[in-house]
Amino acid sequence: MSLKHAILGFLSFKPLSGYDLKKAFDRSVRHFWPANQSQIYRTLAELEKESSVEKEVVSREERLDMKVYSITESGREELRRWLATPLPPQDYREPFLIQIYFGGKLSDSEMIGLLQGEIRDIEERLALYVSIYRMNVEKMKDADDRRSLFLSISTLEYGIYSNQTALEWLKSVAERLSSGNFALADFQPR
Amino acid sequence: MSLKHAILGFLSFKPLSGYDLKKAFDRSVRHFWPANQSQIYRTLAELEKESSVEKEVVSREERLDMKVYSITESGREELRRWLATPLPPQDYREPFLIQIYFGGKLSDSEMIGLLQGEIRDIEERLALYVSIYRMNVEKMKDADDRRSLFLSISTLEYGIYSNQTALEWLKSVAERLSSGNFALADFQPR
DNA sequence: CTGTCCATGTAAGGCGTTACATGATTGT
DNA sequence: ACAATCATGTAACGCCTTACATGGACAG
Repeated sequence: MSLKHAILGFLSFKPLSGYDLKKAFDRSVRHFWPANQSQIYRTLAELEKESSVEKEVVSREERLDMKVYSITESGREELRRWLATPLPPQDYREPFLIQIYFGGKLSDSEMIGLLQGEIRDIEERLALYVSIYRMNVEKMKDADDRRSLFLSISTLEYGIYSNQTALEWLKSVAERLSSGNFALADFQPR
Repeated sequence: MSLKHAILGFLSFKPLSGYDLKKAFDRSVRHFWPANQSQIYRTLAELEKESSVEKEVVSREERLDMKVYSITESGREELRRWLATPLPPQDYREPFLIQIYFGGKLSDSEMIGLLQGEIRDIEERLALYVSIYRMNVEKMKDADDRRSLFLSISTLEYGIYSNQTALEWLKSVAERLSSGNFALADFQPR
């Protein structure tokens, strides 16, 4: 369960409340691991039961209590263990590819509309990733732990490359559909 | 719910049993929409309740009954409607990127081991995709509905491109880690 | 005679989403 | 006055996975 370990990852830097964690996710890993609020609170409760985290209730005069979670020593061990353990091959679900797979049922204009919608979405996402990426690369210039930062930022690099690839492919499918030239790329086996 | 529509997609070609459908998934779309057996049977029951499919019980002397499902006219309409409807942007979860994001906690050799494991997995998958792809491209040569086939096969083309991209990126991260040169790509905003 | 294929299902559990509920503080 | 932010949670539902259950036919 990666959410558990992502939470431990954030707590390994410093203690945080559930609310803080939600912000941390939204600011960093939401592109490859979105987490919603209620899930974070439930998972924190589980982590506490497993003694991977400890809760400290902070009473603030007049304001609601805040619960700050810290990672325990056994939580750190569990995090390290998980980080170093290869994951089994994952299943992916891409509903858009289902639409294309059965796209023969649609007219050219319907299909091209679908493709263009997806192209727009990806272009937007790409612009967003590039801007976040550039900000992060700036931050890295005067940082002490450049290696850790490099690894974190490289996940964005991946997001950019993979979306660029998807974009090019979508455009080429749209072009081939419009032109009626159903040529397929020629991949060589190795 | 894409599983529903993928099932309708297959049934739009010809009537199939639950068992046949499982095989159809495994032979074609499992790379972007794996479906397991119990889920298919449950979803068929739902589709029947919604009158998108009809069941015919085929009694075969001596052997167990077989239930063959056909798509109804309203099922066809529902399929067409769904196929032509743009999907909302999807959430993706890639646990491997979580491992890299928090990779600062690991040593170089641990991290490189992780990367190499992933590289091997992707190389395998790529070889598999390329071989399936080439078989499909052959089949397309003497087919009548080349447009439909082009769209179906293009999803494999996407699988190959995206895995090639992932592979190159993984290799370059591994190289930069080994060399200690934490340079990041220079993407230009547009 | 063991395993694989054909063929259908049920049950329980896990992870994630959506909606609901509460309430103070700060900014426009 | 109204919205946004801070802050915590519960309840219900949806989709998917894993394991279990059954049983005939056929191949090595």
